[in-house]
Amino acid sequence: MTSAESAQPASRRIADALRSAIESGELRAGDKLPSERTLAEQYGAARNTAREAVRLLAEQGLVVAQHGRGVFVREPRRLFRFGSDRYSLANRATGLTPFRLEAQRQGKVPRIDVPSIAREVPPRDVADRLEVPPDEASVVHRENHYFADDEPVQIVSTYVRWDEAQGTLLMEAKSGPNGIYGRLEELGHVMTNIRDEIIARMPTPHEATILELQSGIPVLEVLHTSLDQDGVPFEVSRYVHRADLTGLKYELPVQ
Amino acid sequence: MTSAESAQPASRRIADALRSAIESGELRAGDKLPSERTLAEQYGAARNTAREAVRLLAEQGLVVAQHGRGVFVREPRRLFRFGSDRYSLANRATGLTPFRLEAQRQGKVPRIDVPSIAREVPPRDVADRLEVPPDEASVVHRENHYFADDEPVQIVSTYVRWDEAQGTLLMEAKSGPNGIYGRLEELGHVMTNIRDEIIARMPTPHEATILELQSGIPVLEVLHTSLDQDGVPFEVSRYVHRADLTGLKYELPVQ
DNA sequence: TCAACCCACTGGCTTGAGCCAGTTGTAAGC
DNA sequence: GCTTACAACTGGCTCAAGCCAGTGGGTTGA
Repeated sequence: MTSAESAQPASRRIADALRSAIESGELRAGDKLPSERTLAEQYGAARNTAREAVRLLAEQGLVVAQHGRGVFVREPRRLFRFGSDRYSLANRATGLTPFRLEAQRQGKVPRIDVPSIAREVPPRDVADRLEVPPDEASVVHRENHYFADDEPVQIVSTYVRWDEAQGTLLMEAKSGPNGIYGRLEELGHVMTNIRDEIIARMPTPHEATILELQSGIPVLEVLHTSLDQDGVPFEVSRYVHRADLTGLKYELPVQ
Repeated sequence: MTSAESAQPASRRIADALRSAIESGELRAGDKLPSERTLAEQYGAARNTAREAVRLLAEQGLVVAQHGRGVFVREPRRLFRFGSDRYSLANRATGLTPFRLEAQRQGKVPRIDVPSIAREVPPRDVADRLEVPPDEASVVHRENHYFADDEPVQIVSTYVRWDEAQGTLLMEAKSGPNGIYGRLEELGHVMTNIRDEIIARMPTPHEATILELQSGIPVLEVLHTSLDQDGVPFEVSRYVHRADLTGLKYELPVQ
């Protein structure tokens, strides 16, 4: 044992061995790893140490543990891509919302839950972008959960101005033809420019529950602002995507 | 103890208690958590159980452990924003590369390491986008590490065609005025459109080392393609960003 | 034939113990 | 006043043991 190798903790050495087995193709997607007890024996370590090694790999998103069954190399998942053309007027002609359109393209069955629609005090970042007061119930918050083939894909919180939404279909789960953008257009807001601000982070426990996220999978958070023909922001949405199922794509001219 | 509460493992209960202490402001950014041994005593659990609770929070990116010092609530970091205007010709006039420009805007000192420039066989995804053969050494790969105030921010792998780069400054660390885009323009490629494909994932151990990433911080991976006036892809770059320091912003018209 | 049951396997969680390795303040010695 | 040394903290890592809870194959019995 060289000093460089022994400098590493045993759990790390076991994890590295498994990682290279996966990367070399010795263990393939869907394959079952040796059980914790077997690994412990193989490497002359305690079960907790082998367990720690597996946890490291799970944290890196390489493997998934299934209670009672075993630990499996994660299958690379087909990505649900969201292109910057998802808001384009051409797509609007289909009468489908961006999510339904993308689901259809990929041959998946979309489902949209609307757990709540309520007048609320906006979060700070939303208030800033929608240009409404941050300290009063100035917005309507529509929370949607999106599923593809009954698998949760994203959580979307949409915010529009309360004074505009009041008494319209924007307060209803079924918002009418072309969804909320149809209603907002009737209110005089033609979507002309969009601004998407993107970060990645680990999910909150609440998000992990809704999105059925296993350990080692981050979320992509997109804070979207729609601007109308006068440059007025009229809708802000926060998209929280499962990062293992979702990718974003932006195509744009260089001015 | 209600059945709902007792259904949760002890480590989870401790973690939840700490999480709500943080969210309620009882524990603020930079504050030190009770030590593992103290937590164990407070909650009547073994040290390993308290330790597991802290690990859960670290995995969620809420806290950072420092050997010998304690566990601290993570400070929200100022984001290094990369806007979609980073490639714009207006910025080109400054003679600075996008990274140097963004660093300057935020009053940080940029540093760029160029650990390697070499002719290589391209990765599959790069070959597809650059429209070069995936099975021969058809590209030049420039690997750069970017630092702001000596803190690593991103790893960038840039790929250009070998037959174009051969014998030019594209093979050198110092690629001349306006960086590689200046040279590529001399080769007849005016950047006209860009395509950015974005995913989030956990870092590989190698990336975690270079980017000095602690547990619970994902990376943002951007696969960027530059298209010239004829729609020909002439450069592909893979950006691997620290997600705790980096955000992306895209502003575009809806066509 | 089929359902019910059981048992051996899997990971999930906790305990309590011990040693190591950074960090930091304090006391001792120069 | 300064440096050195120590001691008391911190987290890092491992061990051995035990019990629980899902899973799935095989056996048993109707």
